[in-house]
Amino acid sequence: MSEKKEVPLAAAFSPADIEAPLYQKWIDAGYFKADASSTKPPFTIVIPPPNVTGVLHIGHALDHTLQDILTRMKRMKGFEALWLPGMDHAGIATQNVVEKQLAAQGLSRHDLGREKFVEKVWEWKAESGGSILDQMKRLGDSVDWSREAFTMDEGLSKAVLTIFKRLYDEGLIYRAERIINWCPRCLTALSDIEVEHSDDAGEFVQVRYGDDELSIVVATTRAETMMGDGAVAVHPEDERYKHMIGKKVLLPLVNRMIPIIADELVDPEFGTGAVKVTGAHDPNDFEMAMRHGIDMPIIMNEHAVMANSGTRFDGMDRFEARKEVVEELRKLGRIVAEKRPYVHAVGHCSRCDTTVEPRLSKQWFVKVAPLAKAAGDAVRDGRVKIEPEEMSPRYFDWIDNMHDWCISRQLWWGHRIPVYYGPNDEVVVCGPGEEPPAGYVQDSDVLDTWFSSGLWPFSTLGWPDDSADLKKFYPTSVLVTGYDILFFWVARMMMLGLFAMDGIAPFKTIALHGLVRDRFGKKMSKSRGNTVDPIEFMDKYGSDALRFTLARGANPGADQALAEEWIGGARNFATKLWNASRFAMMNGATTEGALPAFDSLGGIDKWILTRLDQTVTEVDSLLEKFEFAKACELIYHFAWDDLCDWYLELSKASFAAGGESAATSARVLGEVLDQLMRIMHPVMPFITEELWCAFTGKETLVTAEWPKPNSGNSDESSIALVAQVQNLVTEIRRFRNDQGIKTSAKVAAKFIGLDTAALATYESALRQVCRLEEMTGGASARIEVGNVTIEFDLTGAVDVDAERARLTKDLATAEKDRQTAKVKLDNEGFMAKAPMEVVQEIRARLTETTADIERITAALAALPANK
RNA sequence: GGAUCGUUGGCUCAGCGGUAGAGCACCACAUUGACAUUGUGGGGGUCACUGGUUCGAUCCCAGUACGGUCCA
Repeated sequence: MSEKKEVPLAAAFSPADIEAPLYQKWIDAGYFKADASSTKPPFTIVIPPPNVTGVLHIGHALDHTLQDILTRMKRMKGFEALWLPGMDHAGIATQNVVEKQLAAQGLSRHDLGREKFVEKVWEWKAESGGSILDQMKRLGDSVDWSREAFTMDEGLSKAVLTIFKRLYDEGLIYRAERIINWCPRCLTALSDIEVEHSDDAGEFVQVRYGDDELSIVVATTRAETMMGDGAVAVHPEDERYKHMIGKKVLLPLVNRMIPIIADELVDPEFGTGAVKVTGAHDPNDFEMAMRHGIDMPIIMNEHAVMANSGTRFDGMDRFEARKEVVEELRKLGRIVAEKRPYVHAVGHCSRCDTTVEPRLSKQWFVKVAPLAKAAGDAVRDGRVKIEPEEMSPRYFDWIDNMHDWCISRQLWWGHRIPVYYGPNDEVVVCGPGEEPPAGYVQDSDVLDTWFSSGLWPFSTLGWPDDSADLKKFYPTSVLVTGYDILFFWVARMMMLGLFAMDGIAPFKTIALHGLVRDRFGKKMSKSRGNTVDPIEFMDKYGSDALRFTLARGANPGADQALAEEWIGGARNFATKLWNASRFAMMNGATTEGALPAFDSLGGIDKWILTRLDQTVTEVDSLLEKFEFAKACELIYHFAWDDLCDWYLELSKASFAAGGESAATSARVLGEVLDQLMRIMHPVMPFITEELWCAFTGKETLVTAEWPKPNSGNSDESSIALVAQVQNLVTEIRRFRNDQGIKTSAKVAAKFIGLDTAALATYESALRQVCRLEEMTGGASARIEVGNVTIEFDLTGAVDVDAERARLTKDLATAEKDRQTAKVKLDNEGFMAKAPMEVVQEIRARLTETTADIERITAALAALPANK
């Protein structure tokens, strides 16, 4: 018997005890710091910057886990790996938070004034911003903290000024009076994507415009805006209205005469086929009004309160005014029809959910056409790949039809627009370090947050300076993010990156993942009450368990469901690894010394090394393809099934025997464990580091070498051999189970035919695993598995009924299988057209099942006919 | 309304032209010195429907139904 060794691992795995110290160790050692002067090839990921106001939610946990897997793998593969962390200043969100605090003291930002308010926001950031950064440490993110960036940092602000000026100088930024999305609560313009559409219950009324002379019925969901009408529009080919085109009609309530115009935009099928044209308060109407030179009176103020309409409705909120206007029209007998509720899509502010008000105002825009064209082409001609590819139509669909981008925001927190106005409306744009002429006044607006985050992949690397980081790490290797911000962020980085970096796209690959949903696949939301807290999960099950669960669910571009028990399952997996490692170490598993020559090894050792090589090879290739779920699945089954359930069990006899065979097993087991820990490390960094260091005595797995695929230690025949052993074991266990023999009970048994099956060497392993001892007496039962017969001496009576049931079931299976094979072979078409290999396979199946049936039938007949 | 994805065991998802897989859940048995956060054995699916292509379809094609997502 070999000696059991002392093991420096706690008897039970406790993630909480190891994780924080390990992260500290990694930071202290500087493993995550990237070196721009290194000669290694670069691998770069920039983190999608979380909002400075944010806390780590489950979506971040997924996003970060995937990025960390790639970064850690590449680091082990010998790349100069840089994962760059940072945060976004999140204009509206952050301003809202601070304004709320002020409101609690009865103050508004105007009480403080711009400068003081911005100071206050910085204070808030210093005190309570960025709590997500500490949470990232819990998760194990191997980011380079020395390069942490913030979109409002000096360097990044310089990038913003630089790009603004360049775009302006090339005519790609302009100022214009347009209809924009306006949030009456945030009091700022919003870009298209900051507006979320949802089906709301509104109303749909048909109103008779005109007098006795000429009248027309218009349909609208927004009666309150009628005081701002400049015309009524109909389709030019609409026979009902053709004769009215060009005439004027009376606008009720304000008693103004407005023209009836013809425009293709009007859908004759919709409503009455006649619509009111309110240029200042509707984007479609704005287009028509522009085309026809129609007046666009503005009849609401920035709070969406009626103003300057010259009616009694002035001073009313828009929704109140809607009711009042309709009521008034009803009194006047002008309501022809009404539908209530009328469900239609209404835009809401993505920040505060207030109903967005289209508003005519002067704003700054980016002319996107040339930028979007370049961004589309980069993907079209393959310079940038979108993974999974199925997602690219969405990208094209959007970027090829993009509207000009409204970038001015009426906020105080953000990059102030670097435009200065002279006394006679002269316009000067100042780049970094430039001063406007005396007396010029800066535009009071700030830039859309996405304007600065669009520069993220290069502004964080030092652009516009020609920095060492920029040279080494740009373009970034892969962008990992949820498909939900493909438009918000990814498209903007593509546009600005290609523009700023002379046509070099900011990343080579865009790897998209999905959203985390609840256990039933439903979207998580506060209102549904089905949100989860990743921190709580890490507390309960450990970070590795959370990471493994998320990675295991991550199929490219697809959403994933998540339930707490599944994280528990991943924790169990970690525990399994812990215990397996303890067992291995007790038995002297080692990485010391050369691995014995592969050809000199026994079948089981060859088998586990072959399986290891297959697993390493496939996991490597899957991770390179962003197939995280599949890679994790392979790791899980190799570790649990192949290694723990079979190799360790089959090796116990060898360890027990001691001597040379134990030494060989110990070395092979050491090799398998070593390599397994390496391929698992990117997914479960904490436990693998803890186990591997304890086991090898080395310093760290973080920078250890990634296993080589296709090691050459591979023998296909060992797979078939162990499959035979497994089949034998399973059948014996099944027999024992059916006979009601306790797992722990030793049974006397004799193998017949192991020689011919070339399994004689494994008899002791088989006996160990199946708990069989030498049989001295006569046999009372027997089973046949392939060419091998096992005889048992059951001390008690054999349960003949159970045995008959088992055989009957086997017979039924064999007969069914034989039948399907026979049907195929009797089919002339099949015989004539199916490929040779397939026909042979089916023939073999027929032969096999026929033999099985004979054998089982004989066994059944041999059973004593009791009762 | 347009686009797009999906519909596989109780739940969540893989598979995608040659006898249906996983995790969890379920049933039975078991505390054998790595592990009850466990082990062993087991049950459970006409792969939404209807047509078509094929020797053969869960897989390819067309249509239908239902569901999701994005855009309007």
